[in-house]
Amino acid sequence: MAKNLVIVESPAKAKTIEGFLGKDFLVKSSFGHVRDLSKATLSIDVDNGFIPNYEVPADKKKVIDDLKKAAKSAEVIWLASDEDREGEAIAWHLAEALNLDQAKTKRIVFHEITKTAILEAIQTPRTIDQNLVNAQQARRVLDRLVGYELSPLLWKKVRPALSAGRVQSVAVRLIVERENEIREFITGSYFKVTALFEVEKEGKTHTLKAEIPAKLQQSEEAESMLEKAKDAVFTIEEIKTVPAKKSPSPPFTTSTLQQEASRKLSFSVAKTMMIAQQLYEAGKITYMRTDSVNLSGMALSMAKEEITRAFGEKYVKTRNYTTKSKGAQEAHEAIRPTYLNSPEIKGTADQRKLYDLIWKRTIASQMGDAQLEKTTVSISGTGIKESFVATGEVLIFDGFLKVYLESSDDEDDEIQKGVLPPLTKGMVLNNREVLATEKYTQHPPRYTEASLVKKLEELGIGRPSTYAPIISTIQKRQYVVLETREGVPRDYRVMILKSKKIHKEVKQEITGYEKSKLFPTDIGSLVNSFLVQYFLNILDYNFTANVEKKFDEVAAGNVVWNEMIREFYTPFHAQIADTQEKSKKVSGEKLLGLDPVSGKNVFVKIGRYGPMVQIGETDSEEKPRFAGLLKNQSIETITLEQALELFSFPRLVGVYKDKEVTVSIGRFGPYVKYDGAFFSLKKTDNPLEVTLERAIEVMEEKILAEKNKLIRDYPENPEVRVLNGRWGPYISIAKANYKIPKGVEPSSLTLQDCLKIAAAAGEQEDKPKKTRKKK
DNA sequence: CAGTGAGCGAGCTTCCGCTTGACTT
Repeated sequence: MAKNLVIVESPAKAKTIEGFLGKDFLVKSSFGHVRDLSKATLSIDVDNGFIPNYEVPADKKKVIDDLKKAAKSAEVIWLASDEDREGEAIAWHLAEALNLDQAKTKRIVFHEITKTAILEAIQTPRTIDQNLVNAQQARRVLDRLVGYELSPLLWKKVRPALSAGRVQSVAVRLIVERENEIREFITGSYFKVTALFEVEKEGKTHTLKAEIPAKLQQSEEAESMLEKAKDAVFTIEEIKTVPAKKSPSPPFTTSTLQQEASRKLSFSVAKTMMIAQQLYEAGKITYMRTDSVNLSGMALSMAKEEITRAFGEKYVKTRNYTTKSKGAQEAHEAIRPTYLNSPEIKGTADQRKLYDLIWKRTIASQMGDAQLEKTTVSISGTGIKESFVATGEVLIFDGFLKVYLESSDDEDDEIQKGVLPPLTKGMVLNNREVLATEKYTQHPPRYTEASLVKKLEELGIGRPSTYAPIISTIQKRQYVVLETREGVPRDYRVMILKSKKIHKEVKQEITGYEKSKLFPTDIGSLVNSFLVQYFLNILDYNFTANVEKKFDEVAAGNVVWNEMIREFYTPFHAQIADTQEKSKKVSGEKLLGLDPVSGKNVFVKIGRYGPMVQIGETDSEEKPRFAGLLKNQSIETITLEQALELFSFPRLVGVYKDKEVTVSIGRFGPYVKYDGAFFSLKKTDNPLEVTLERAIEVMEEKILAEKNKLIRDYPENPEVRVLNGRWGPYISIAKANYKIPKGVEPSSLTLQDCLKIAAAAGEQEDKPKKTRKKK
């Protein structure tokens, strides 16, 4: 048995390190945290110093048993979890849960996974930093108190099974408030004037595009400018050339990787993390959950070597970046390729794409600035007050641009950038045409997954390991939805001056197209307004940043953790109790108007089953009528007319083969009913407008799918069938379903094969699965 | 590429951060 046991957080890291340390060292992994507050109850003794009640979760019991065994036979146990608040706490929980002998236990940290760094760490062990551990306990306890006292309040005052927390509630608030801004935004229009000139030089004709920088508010202004341009003589008034430079972006952190993979590769945040994890486990990249932009000395020298080899020495410029994000803990390096001399790797297409991005970003970060020359040309026209401006850019030295350029979120329409034709001051230009185009002001953009992560990071909310889960949590709770919405056509006016004639046109563009954006739901808006009304202090965008400062004080040993928590909890708990007592149950009820048929009030509100319309009063003698809102409707935007339409279900759409075809709304959304059978409508179908033709199409589609569903059946045992399902082929026996092993052709399965697979799966059933704990 | 097509009830639900599998009907 090895004399030394090293415990790290990640198994992939353990594997690498074991290679460095030799036979005397056994390296194992804790798989993250090993203890936590019990989930079933608050698990904090609020009356006695907020003592936490920790337990080893069911899925960690095996890890602990395993580590205990290894620790028993080791002479020294090295706790090598990350050097941040959570890592320190993991080391402490390990010492506690494993019952480690203090004399045999050493705490070490390292920032890069290299042999030298690790051997150095072994030479300089320390003890567990209890202040840092206490800062983590304060963080953990505060989050539990906030989450487990706010959520039950929502169950009472809004709807069961909702949730609130320090992080998720702020994420939802950002999305709700952005949507409110968009709803209140008033679109304006203005005119932009551009001109095309011709430049004759050495027998060749070049085109020069220039614009008036100002926005013209009225179409009359634009038209009069075009009138004046009819007979104007255009001359180059001034040419200004200034040098400029562009610098590369720092290497990737989790958040910037998620943003760039979203912009350049259209990956979701979750997909990026999944593929990065695969690359990490294959040893291709360093750790993917990090907030640091720092590269190790070894990485820097590898980068230098690779840049020299690939592009030449003059492209090298090694740099040290410092993090700007709030609350960064920098326990790891930036995300970079393990071997910078491998620009390409083997793997799936997605793995190669993400790796390529990481390689380029890392290499570019150590390359020289791009040197540019920016030229601005002013062109005056006789009789026209404003000057036209043309800009051009010449690349003197490409530097890092040879490899990589960061994308930007806002796709501003750029005017001509590039090489300008040869021009001289005083030159008279031939005007080919002048164009006045109507443009519209734009509302602030909705968040994408990645831009939300960026915003949260700016606010210091959430950690690299939680950005992806936050996005999935707020969707799972149905506070927000990720949606792509089609745009609608919009007219815009254009005036063209050509050959001394002004020609007017109305053209169309598509506006409002939203690709994979986050929209708040009605319940999301309602919960947010409740929380903002009663708990603005928690929903404050600076709440996290402020408590982080206090955690830092705890870590520095200046503040006692449970006193800090008491100071927070006493007023917070009073606030909970007060709201419990004083606030009414909220439903977001809104009066839309009167029903012209019955003369009764029409309300929209959130009911037990979601947003709905109600005709008549709740406490009236005659029961009110109810109807659920459709998927794309919201109580914020629905009109009285749309609300009343919802009462037209079930709607007869026609008669098919002597039987009625109706459309209705059920528990699981809109459906077609025909001859006692049900057929779900697609998301894109509007149940109010579905025609008989479309209904028949939907029915036929389903019948066809049913037909394709059966891969094989067995006359000797009709209970056994091989079927096509949502996740691919499977075996169905009586009511139970079974997975088909990999590499087996479903249509080749015999009855015996199926029964064997079922029997084998049955045995597995007895294995200890998720044991549901009581208490 | 599934399949389900209401409506009392009693009892359940929930946080954030660390880390990977297990296991999919």
